[in-house]
Amino acid sequence: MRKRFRFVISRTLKKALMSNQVNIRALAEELNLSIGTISKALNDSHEISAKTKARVLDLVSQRNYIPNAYASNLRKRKSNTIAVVMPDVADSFFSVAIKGIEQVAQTKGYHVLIYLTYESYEKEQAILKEIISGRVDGVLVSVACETSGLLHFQTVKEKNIPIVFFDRSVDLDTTKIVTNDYHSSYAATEHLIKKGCSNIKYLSVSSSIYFSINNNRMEGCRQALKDNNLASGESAILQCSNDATENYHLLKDLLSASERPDGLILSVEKLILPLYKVCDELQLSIPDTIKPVCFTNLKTAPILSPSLTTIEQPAYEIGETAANMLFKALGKRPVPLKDETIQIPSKLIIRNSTCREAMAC
Amino acid sequence: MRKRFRFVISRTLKKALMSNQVNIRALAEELNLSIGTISKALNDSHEISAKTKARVLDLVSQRNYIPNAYASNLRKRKSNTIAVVMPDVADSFFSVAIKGIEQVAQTKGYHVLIYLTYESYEKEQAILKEIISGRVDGVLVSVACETSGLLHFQTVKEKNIPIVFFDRSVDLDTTKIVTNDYHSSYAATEHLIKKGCSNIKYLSVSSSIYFSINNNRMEGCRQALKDNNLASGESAILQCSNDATENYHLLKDLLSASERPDGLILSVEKLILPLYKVCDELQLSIPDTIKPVCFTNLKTAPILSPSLTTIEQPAYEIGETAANMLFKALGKRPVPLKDETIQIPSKLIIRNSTCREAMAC
DNA sequence: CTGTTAGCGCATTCAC
DNA sequence: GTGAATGCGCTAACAG
Repeated sequence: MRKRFRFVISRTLKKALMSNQVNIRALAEELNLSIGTISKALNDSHEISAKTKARVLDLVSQRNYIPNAYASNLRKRKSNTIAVVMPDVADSFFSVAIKGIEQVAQTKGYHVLIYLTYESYEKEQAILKEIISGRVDGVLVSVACETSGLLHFQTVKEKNIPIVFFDRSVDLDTTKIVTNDYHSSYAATEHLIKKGCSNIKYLSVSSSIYFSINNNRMEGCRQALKDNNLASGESAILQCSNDATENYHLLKDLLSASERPDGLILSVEKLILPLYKVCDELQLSIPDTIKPVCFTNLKTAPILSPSLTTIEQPAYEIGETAANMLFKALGKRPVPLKDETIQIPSKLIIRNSTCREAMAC
Repeated sequence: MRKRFRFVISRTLKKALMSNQVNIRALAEELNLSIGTISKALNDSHEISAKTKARVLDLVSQRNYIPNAYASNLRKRKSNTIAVVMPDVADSFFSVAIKGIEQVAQTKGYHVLIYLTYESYEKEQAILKEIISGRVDGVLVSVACETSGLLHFQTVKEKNIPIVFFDRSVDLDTTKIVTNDYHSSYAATEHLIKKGCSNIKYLSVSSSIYFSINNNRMEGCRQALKDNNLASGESAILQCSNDATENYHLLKDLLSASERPDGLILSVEKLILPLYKVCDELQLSIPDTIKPVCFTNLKTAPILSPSLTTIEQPAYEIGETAANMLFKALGKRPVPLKDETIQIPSKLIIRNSTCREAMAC
């Protein structure tokens, strides 16, 4: 007769059984096989006979058995989980980006933990600290506005947890996925020039993390102006703030002036609302009198104005690419993350129609 | 001299050390304390002296040590993680809802796994199967459109994993968090009547999961019409489709007819675009000729039209409440989830301004 | 107050 | 082809 002393029911096991938790041990007992055999059968090891595998899989589906992820992760030193750390999600860009990430993760059999920093440096630090608990195999980060250091990222790297930045990054030696802000801004400016604009203004915003992004966009605009022999100095830049009301006044002054611009590059989408308000009040027609181009991902932009030209960031592709790069670094032949910046092109969407286009909302 | 045989360095440990992983054992060795003592110190047990705790915490912060989450989860049979299963996230409602969820989870010290079903029944089943791997302590679900069964949810319940539905639910004995569609639709209809509308139409959509939601909205509208002695039969309903172009034609017919409606209840936000297109083409003024009220969470709705009255679902509150209910069921004194449906009121936002309101975008 | 012991559920190495 | 033994890193019950 078979030895059965291993199967003396302990208190904890009893508790487990009561809470309906099937474990590998219960299966082994029921099939009169050893735990090791079940494990191998489940992992489709070649050293288990087809017959035994079938028996095991049968019971597994009968009992709705799923191996305990934590036990397995602990043993294998791999969690099949990644973390996504981002400032927010109630925002078109990030919600689409996470969709791209989730999609890739799903096909690769990975789980996605989501953490929001709400633009706070402290929260970001706290989150990254949690991350080195072995909970995840890798991290995707879009840096918070308030972040002013990179030690917390460094620590993660030192623990050998691959980290990839998307959209907003810091100066860490790893892979970053961004948009080609310079080029799209250049293209947008040229588009305005071709449309006949001769007095183009770039509406800038300032914020530490947006520094390089805004800078690239600004430089693209400037270079295009320069290449076309238009004023490209400080006069071509209007520094906006983070406050909508303040921006409203800035724009009102700008558009009430005698030398009113005829073309605008809006560096962020929050400038749309004040602009439209001012244009309404001053009875300025868009796009007849003022032609704006806006960096935005608002799905409703075309409704807003059937002629608002936009530069749409490839949010989905950025998420997708970031995830793919990370998974390369997590493969069974891990490819170390190079210190490179991958640019995904934005789309300049020119809208001239005078009637609203029918499109899924 | 202290016994040290327990600290013979094994191959795996060596590997661990090489990959920069500090574990509780290394700390114990370094401080000449037992593993148990370290563990207790870390968990701030009252049976450890302040001095020892300080020594431990010192070394911990020096080494950047974070306890391995999986080992801890395995032992404690608790993961401090919840899963959120939803159809999509690149959508205003769900992205705001997840924000509410994440916010609550963060304050309670929980981690959030996110899974998207893309409205697919199979994906939803596969995801819920993964969920019973012990990976999470509880689940929040918003059901996919294509879902036509509830066995996969039942299985989760049977494994004693609490499950709370938000927004879209199925007939399972558990807590559901929804909006008061009936009442807000009733209120919206009454609003239109007060504004002088006498020919109100409800623009309906059909889809299995939306059945009850759409039904509630429709009934609310009908009852309001009835209570005000207006036609509330089939003639008050226009059945729309999922196709934007088709809806465009339906609306064009509707608004070209001699008995043109003067008030509309749009049951979903994707009807806005065709409506605006048709109104543009037919030169019908909103809100002078046609007064629409739309169920939507588009942040850009007020830009779209400064006079579009909307019914905004309390996405954040729904997420927040769902998470709170779940965490109650996960507390140390678990409160079993009652079979109840909690309604969070929508907001009817009436916009009459003729100029665009300045607001943060 | 601190140490020892015994697992959590699973995967893997080595016997047989 | 299968089984026994060991341990992943940590917690908890008990002993001293």
